[in-house]
Amino acid sequence: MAVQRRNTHQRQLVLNAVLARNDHPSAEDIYLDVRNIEATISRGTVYRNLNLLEESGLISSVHVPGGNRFDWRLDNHAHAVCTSCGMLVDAPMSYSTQDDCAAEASTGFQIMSHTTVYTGLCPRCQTAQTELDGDSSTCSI
Amino acid sequence: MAVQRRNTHQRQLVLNAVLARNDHPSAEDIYLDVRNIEATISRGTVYRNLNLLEESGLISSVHVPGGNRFDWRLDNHAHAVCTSCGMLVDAPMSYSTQDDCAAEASTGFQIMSHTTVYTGLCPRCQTAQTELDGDSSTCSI
DNA sequence: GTGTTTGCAAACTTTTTGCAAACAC
DNA sequence: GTGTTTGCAAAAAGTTTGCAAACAC
Repeated sequence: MAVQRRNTHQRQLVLNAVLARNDHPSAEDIYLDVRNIEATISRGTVYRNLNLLEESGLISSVHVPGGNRFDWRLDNHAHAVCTSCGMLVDAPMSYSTQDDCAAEASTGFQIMSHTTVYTGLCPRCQTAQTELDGDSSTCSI
Repeated sequence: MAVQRRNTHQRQLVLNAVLARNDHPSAEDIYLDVRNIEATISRGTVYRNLNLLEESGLISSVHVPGGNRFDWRLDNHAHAVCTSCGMLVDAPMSYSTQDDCAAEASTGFQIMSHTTVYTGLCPRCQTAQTELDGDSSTCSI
């Protein structure tokens, strides 16, 4: 039997904070946001609620270097992360559940889903980098 | 100018330890392996060398929940990770650099590569799980 | 009233770093 | 000899957890 979940003020604030952001915030980001509304909330509560909300399927998360990042989107979609500043954006690439089945067949794992993370430089860090190194794009247009 | 790299005994041992394993070891795994040969090596040295070897393009790594895992394979390939025990295996799925260019076009990032991680239960944990819950595969055959 | 949740603090895991001594070149 | 690398220890970053008080139902 599933554990009974209660609607606490803090839980609602954490959920609202995730829903209010489009930039894939970290747990710390959410903690800081919620603390502006409820000054006495603790990091522990934020972490616990982020995990519970994800288990409940109300939010999702992406694991990238630097920590877990949260997302109000529930559909499977890819992300791009900047190696320089950590900026994380949605990458509108197609998601195929057939890939999951193919991976299931080839690995013997029972695959639930997959996540694709594109790694590179965000526009701002590209500019900063280009001024030092020159352009090094790998994709011709 | 690039930094001059020296061939130290410890660096060679760390590289050899990665090359010797097929199970995508963690930094701690490598530390323990190398310590069997060079008892006085420190974790700091292992971490530093794993990072340097990756920068040098001699090894690669996969970032998964639980930490960084290392791989002697240098070609881009997908992985499957077990949510229960953390087992990490290669997933022989096709890798398309065209996806990188598509993501570059849609995000504005300068994409270097992408990593795909399939998430699910490894065969062993499936068996353990099925005994409790019954089969819950999502892929029909 | 019962059982979940909170805030706090401590602990934990993984990784990085400052420093003086040791080493590679 | 010069500059990199090492071992050590401390610290950092991110996250989890034990506990008693507070709260939701």
